[in-house]
Parts: sequence; structure tokens; C-alpha cells
Amino acid sequence: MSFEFKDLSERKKLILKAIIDAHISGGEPVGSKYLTQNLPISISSATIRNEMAELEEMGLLEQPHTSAGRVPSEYGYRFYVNSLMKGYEMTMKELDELNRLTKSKQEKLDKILESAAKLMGNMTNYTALAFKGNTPTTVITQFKTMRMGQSKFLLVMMTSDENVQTKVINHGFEVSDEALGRLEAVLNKYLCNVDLEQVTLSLISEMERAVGIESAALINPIVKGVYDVINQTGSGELNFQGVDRLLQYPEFSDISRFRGLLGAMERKDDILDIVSHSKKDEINVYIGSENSVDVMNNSTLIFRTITQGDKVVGAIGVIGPCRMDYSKVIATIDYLSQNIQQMMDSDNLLPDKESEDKK
Amino acid sequence: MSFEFKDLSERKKLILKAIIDAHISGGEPVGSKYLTQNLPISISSATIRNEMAELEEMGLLEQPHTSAGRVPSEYGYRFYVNSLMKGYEMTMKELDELNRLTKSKQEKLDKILESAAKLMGNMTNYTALAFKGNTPTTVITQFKTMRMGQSKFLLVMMTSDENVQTKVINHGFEVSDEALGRLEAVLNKYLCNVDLEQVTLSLISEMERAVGIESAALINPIVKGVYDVINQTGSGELNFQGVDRLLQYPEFSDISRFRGLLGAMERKDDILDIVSHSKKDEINVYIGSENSVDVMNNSTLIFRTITQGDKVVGAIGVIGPCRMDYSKVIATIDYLSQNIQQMMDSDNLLPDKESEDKK
DNA sequence: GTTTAGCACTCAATATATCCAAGTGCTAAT
DNA sequence: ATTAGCACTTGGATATATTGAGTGCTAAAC
Repeated sequence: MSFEFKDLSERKKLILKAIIDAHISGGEPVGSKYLTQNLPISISSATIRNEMAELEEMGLLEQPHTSAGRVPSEYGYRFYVNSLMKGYEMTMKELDELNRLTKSKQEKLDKILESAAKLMGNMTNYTALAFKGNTPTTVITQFKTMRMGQSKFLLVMMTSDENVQTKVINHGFEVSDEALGRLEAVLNKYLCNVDLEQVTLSLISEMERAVGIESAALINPIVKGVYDVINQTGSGELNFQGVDRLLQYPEFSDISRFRGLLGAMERKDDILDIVSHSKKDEINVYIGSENSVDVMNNSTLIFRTITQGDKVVGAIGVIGPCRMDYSKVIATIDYLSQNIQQMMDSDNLLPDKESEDKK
Repeated sequence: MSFEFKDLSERKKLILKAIIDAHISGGEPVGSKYLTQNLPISISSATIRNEMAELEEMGLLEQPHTSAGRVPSEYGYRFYVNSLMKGYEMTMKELDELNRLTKSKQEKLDKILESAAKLMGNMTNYTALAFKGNTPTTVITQFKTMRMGQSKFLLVMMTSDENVQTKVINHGFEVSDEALGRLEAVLNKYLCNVDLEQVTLSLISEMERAVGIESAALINPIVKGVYDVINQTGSGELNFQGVDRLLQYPEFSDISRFRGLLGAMERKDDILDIVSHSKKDEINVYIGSENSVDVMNNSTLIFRTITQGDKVVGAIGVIGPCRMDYSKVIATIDYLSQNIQQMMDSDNLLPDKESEDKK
């Protein structure tokens, strides 16, 4: 998969770049005649044809049919992304929108990711993706109970990765406030920061004794709830925004192809797989069949992960056709994700007094 | 919009029903020749043609073009739903699947709705919809605080409709455990079961006094959080499952039509509008342009609301082409929603000891 | 009065033929 | 090494025939 393109002449690079740029904005195959008028250097169409033939031989270009112009191949796009793309400069307006987002530090990560994705979709005009991961194995750091009526209450659990999980416990009998308080205390005493192996039968019966006969029957469903939370598949949530935008691109006018992609987005597992095996702290670009998943063929997936410490806690990105405005998309993802990342990082430390004062 | 079809002869009803059934399963216009062989009575194609012409005049059938067979009009479908449809009998296997769902009373409504929708999508092979409403004006019945670190904590609020909302409070200074406990007590004392008008400036300053100087600065962001929770637009969440299934139906091979529908599903507001203005406790069927929303044209929306007391708390249903297997869909929705509804109803009372004992 | 056979007519869908323009590869001259 | 020139390829667009399912209508039969 690793190609070396160092041996490309400057002129070939120019031609390749011009073809990809033209194809991205136009969607049509690009011919030699067009290029004679849209290159910084002036060479004849015949020369260009020769160059193009060589570029095709190298696997960077493709011809839909004999008498058509050239279209970038997946490797062509890859080369473009790796070396030809010039940074995209965001407009002021777009910048403003970004800043409004991460200003308030009161939101939880999933909301931020979702608005970031929405924003990104609007800015790039592709389908945006937001991934919120749950770190696979956690420990519960705090329990609270909240009464919901005479015969049920809500068990609120905070996990070590600062998420909140709730579970309705629907007991078939009344439980007094005191018993509920005692239960809460017992849970916090015995189950906090405890991983699954440590929950033995003897621990459970000890807890049953501690809460008293009145509510001993609650321990079992609660332990099961804790088990579910800790043991839940660590995959996380994956959301898409603006799926309908894809349909504006001619590469998805083939309904079956679109249906395949849509199906992959609904199933989520394939894409989750890609996201969870991605490289941390850098922008991941999966072009066409580089995506191991077949259904994603002829689509590109670009995203960047958000990390907390060394754990991946989320990701934002876009999905679109291979013919994508890479500069813009990558610049946008870069900016947005760094913004969020920064917020994450600063959030974990004790707040920086100075920056607080500035407000 | 209210039509009277009483004056339809038995024979016309037979013909209409046969046409709709055939069109639902085949997707093609239905001609007179086909009908001669697929009617319980035996009449000639010419007679059928005459009848069809009359049915078309009455607006129940349509002709895509002069030399094509007939297709049911929206009113035709409406008539079918209202009077011709015979109840669909679910298979045992499908029934089993349903029961598994509502057995456990430990899940929260949104999860149940979502699984029900998923199930419904699988069973009907259309796109399923799940709506989880938040009752517009609520009151907070309980506060809890959960420490998340030295400089922030989570405010957990239970609302009167038994939902849980959380908010991260990111103060820029350390707050002791005692102060946090005092804060919690104060919140529960002053802000429980209080609606917005009662939150006056004097109440706020009284609270600030009560929590002590150490954490007085927290009151303001908290009050804002409470305000947000109570004042949040009461629209609720709307989710779809199996959107890709729509693409298998030829009526959506016209990409622009599909894109319109997909857009409506993404924007959500139009569909939310329909759902929130629907009739309670009965199955709502919106056929084609009966949906006031233009983009939904030529699609059918069927759903049933779930109520708690007299409040609509959710809905499940499907979206598909007008040419829909109404019997099956309606039977499925009916069964599933009644199942959930029953659970809701029984959940609110004190549990029935006998049924608990049976376990 | 209702039903039916028969027939001319309509029209979308399909197949067939033709044309066109864009673009290529190759050769020979520069 | 570059370029002008030209024959060649090919998909797409356009026009034209062909087909066949299905209709509406008329006149005869019941």
C-alpha cells in the first residue's frame, strides 16, 4: 500500500494536480485539450497526452473508456492528499461559527461532537460523522439513587471515564427512604472502583447483609446492572448528519451503490471498525477500496480522533465520494477536531486561573 | 377529506381490493385481463374495464397513461385502509419476538421504543420510526450532584415526567464535599417542583445565602441549567431505522424523490409536526399528499402514539411508499404499540403482587 | 338493462440505426 | 523532446421503427 512517488517529474505533478482539481469541481473526466488552457506552463495537448498515458501506466489515472478523458484513480487521490494539496484557508464566517462552539465548557462531549459534525457537514457539504466512544472497560466511581415512585428508583452510575449511565430498578415492593439511602451508601462502599473479577459471591452476600433484609433483594438486579455497564461492548455511538447531501453527487446516482453505503451507515459496525482501528491524533483518510469494507467502495472516509489521555473518546469526520474537496475537508476537520481536542486537554487539568480571569 | 364510499357495489369493492392487493405485491399497474383470472367471481375483461372506468371516475383508481392498467389513487388506498383490509395474522415467530421485548420492565422508554421500531422495521420491511417525546413543561423533582473531579461536578436532575437530565457544572475553583452536599440539599429544598415563574431574584439570593459564600457562585449557572431543562422545546427525539430499505421499492428509484424524503427525515421537524398533531391512542395513517408536507408526497406514514395518562410520550410507526402492505403494517404497529402501552399503564400503578409472584 | 366479444386505437417500453463530439494514440516533421 | 496532424474509438444523444399490453367503444347476445 505504500507507494513512492518521488520519481514524478514536476510537470507530471502539475498535470496530475490539475486533473484532480478539475475533476473534483467538475465531476467529469478531464481531457488533454482542457489542460492546455488550464496549466501554469504552456505545453501542447499532444505532450499532455503522452504524460497522461504515463501517469495512467503508473496507476495514478484511469480512463473510463477509450475515448474519454482521464479520471484520478484511488492512488491518484491518495497522492494528491499526501503531497499535492495546498492548505485550504477558511473564511472568517466559518471561523466564527467554529469558535462559538467550544466556548462554553458546560457541554458534554457527545453534544459537542454532534454539533461539530453538523457544522462540518454544513461547511463541507458532505455527510458528517460523529463518533462517541465508550472506553471498553471501566469501573464505576460513584452511585446515586433517585426515587421515581413508590416501587421503583433510578440507579445513576458514574463511570471512570466520566460518563453517566442510568438504570431503572423496578422492585415489586416499597422501599423506604432510609433503606434507599443505606443502599446507596453500601453500593458506594462495596462497588466503587471495583472491577468485575472482584465481585465475588461473598461480596454480594456481604452487601445483602449490609443493606438489611428489607432491600436485600435489590442487590442482585443492581449487580447485574453494574455488570452490564462495565461489560458493555466498548463500541460506542456513531451518528451521521446530512446523509441526503450525498445524493447530490453523481457518483451516487447509481442507486445500488448508494444503498450499499447507506446500509453500511445504518449497520455501523463496519465503519465503527474502521474508526476504532485508526491512527490516533492524526487525520485518517480512507480512499475507496482502501476501506477494507466492500460496500464503501468508491467512497472516501476522512476523520480525526479525539483523545483523552491515551484513550480515543471520539472522532469527527466526513463521508463522501472519492472526488472530494480534500483541501477543504481536511482543513475543516483539522481545525474543528483540534478545537475540541484542546478543550478536552484543558478540561482535565485544574483550570488555568489566568484564562478564567480573562472572561 | 371525509369520503363516503357506501354506494360502492360489492363487485366494485372486490375489483378495487383485488387491484390494490395485486399492486401492493407486484408494484405494476393492474390490467383487466389479469383480473379476470384473479377474482372470486368470474366476469369478462370488458365488464371489468367498465367497472374500472367508473372506479376511476370516482377517484379511486388512476391510470399512469392511456394504455396502462390501473393503479390505486391515494383515495383508493385510504378506502382500502378504512374498509377493505382484512386483519393480518402474525406468525408465531414474529409474536415470539415481540414478547421478548416488553418482558423486562427494567428498560427505559426510549430504549424500548427504539427496539420496538427496529423490530417493526424487520418485520414489515419498511423504514421504522421511533418518537420519544419530552413533555414540554416539566418541573424538576429531584437534584443530585456527582463529583467529577476537583473543579467540576455533574448535576443530575429528575423531571416530573421521570426523565433524567444531566449537566456538567464546570466551576473554576475547588468545592469541598460538604459544600457540594449543602448545595444539593439547598437545590432540593428551593427548586423542587417549582415552575419558572416562581424562580425570582429573591429566591436566587436566598439560595446563595443558604449555600454559603463558598459556593454561591454556582447558583447562577445551575439556575440557568434548570431553566434550560424546563424550557427546552418540547419536541422530542425522532429516530429512523432501516432507511436503506426504502430503496428497494421502485417508487424511490427516482432519486430526487428519495432525496426529498431523506431530507425530511433528517430535518425531522416536518415529521415531528405530523406526529405531534396526531390522534392519540389510535393508528394514524397519512397517505401521500394527505401529509401536508410536500416532500412526503407519494409516501405513507403510519404510526401510533404511546401515552402516559393523557400525555403523548412516544410513538412508533413506519414510513414507506403508498403501495404498502397495509394489513401487515397496521397489525404490527397495533400489536407492538399496545404491548408498550400496556407496559406503560401497568408501570404507573403499584405493581400487581400476583403477577410478580408468578415469576 | 347488463354482459360480452371484437376491434381499432394509444402509448410506454424496447430495439435499431445513425450521427456526433470528445478524446485518444501514433506517426512524421520540427 | 516536442508538436501538429490525422485516423480511429466510443459513449451518448437523437431519430425511427417495432412490439405488446391495455384501453374504450360498438354492436351483438343474454
